[in-house]
Amino acid sequence: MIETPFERGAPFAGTPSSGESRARAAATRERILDAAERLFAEHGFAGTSLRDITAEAGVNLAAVNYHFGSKDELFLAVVIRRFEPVNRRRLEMLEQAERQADPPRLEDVARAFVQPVVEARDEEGGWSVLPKLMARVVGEPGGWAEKILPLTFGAVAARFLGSLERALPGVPRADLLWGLVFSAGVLSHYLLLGDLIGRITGRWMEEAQAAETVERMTAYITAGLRGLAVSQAHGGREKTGGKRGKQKGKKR
Amino acid sequence: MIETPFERGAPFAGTPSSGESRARAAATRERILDAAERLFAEHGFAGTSLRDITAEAGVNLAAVNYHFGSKDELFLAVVIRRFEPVNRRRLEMLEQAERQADPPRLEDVARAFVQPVVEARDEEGGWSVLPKLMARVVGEPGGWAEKILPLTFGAVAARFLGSLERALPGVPRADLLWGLVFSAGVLSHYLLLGDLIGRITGRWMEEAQAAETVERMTAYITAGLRGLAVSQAHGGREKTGGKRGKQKGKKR
DNA sequence: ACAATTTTCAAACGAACGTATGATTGAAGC
DNA sequence: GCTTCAATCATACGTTCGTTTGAAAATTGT
Repeated sequence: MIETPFERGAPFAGTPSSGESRARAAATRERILDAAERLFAEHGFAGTSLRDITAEAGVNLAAVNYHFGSKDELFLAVVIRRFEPVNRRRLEMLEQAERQADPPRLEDVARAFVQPVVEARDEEGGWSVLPKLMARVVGEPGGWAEKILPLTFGAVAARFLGSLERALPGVPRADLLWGLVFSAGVLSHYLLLGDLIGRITGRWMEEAQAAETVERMTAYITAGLRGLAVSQAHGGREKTGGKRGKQKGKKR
Repeated sequence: MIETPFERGAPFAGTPSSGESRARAAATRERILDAAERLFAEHGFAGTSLRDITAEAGVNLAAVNYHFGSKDELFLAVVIRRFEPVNRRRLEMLEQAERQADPPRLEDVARAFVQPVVEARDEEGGWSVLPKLMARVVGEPGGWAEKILPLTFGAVAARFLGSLERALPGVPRADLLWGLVFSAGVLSHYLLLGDLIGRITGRWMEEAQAAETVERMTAYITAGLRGLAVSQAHGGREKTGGKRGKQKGKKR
């Protein structure tokens, strides 16, 4: 049996069919993953302890090591479990945008990027903590972004870049990459600060407002990408192969 | 003598003039603040221990409690010490933009927002970790954003909103606030991911590229704000006073 | 020179951490 | 029914954490 890098106890094709024991194990794993997702979204990786997670999941502390191997592998499992469907939905919307127009309309590309995250739901249909978790991953210290983003976003980024190239012909790919990073920044900041800003402005996240928010971000991102494209057409070309500046501080 | 909330040992007006002892204490505080800034920027609040900081500063572990009171107060001191001059520079550039045109040009407002952060330097004139620290603060779990942003950014935000109102007349203030949040997101993501993306695209941060980056972000933000303004002029008005959706997970 | 104060130091405390382990319980296989 | 295996449990380990404390050193004030 081949073990995935993060679900050690999980049975696979070729093992005996599931019985009560395996159903129980699967239920334990789900509870751990659900609790970990909520707590990692709220408190980050270092701010969440395994005791917090297992207390909220109602399972034994050692269950994390039994099923996932380590805290690191649990975190990775949480992220991959939940990012994958959102990114799949992103690609579906992108493909729909590409079928509807050639090249695709920039606002449709932007909406494909934004909407599946803003409208992510948990399994009961309620608001998910997933957007906050996704937003937080980028800021996690300790090299998590470098490990997770290529894994969970690399292929998606490549597809979006392809669409942007067709929607904004002549713009260098590096600029489009920056445009995608800026767009991700718009989304992330909204997800991290949406609650705080919502309380300040007296507006709360509701389903109706989710749609408005998607449109608001889509408008900003679409115009921003066009503005970037125009400015790069008028401005000087970028230099290549520069040396990196010195960085201080040690890696943990 | 009135103690500030974070520098307990610091002498103030009315105390005896500085002597060697106080110069030594001031040097100790600076070393702690410098080391803490680098480590908090790289590893975040929870991922940085006091032992890390005091080892890098070359001081005794207890010095943190003696001079700052606690780890929380040290973090707050680091943030306020370094954000304030950057925000002051932002306001200077904003005032210059307002003097040059009435209403101010949107790209000048955007540049005033972005440039002081991107071009922040440490005291030796080298690249600062300050941008990364500023970017990271928003993502810090544990209520840091709610505590820090009003303190370090509230007045600055109000001034920028005022300029945006004049540069984009007729746009509701709440939309301008979202626009500012999106703009901050563009900046933050660049600061957090700039190294990673730079390595991917083969371009590194150099001074020449800092200026290009400022222009690139300025172009994106300027166009994005206009796009947002236009879309709100065409789209439906926002509802007010909606109920907040349910949120899961407990506060730590 | 001495007392008082400030600053720094080494060490310790209680709490919490992630990981590991042997024991126990429950389920599967014969 | 018994053996084997999987899953869960209580407990413990070594390490690390932030904070505190009494002692020592340095500085200031008289």
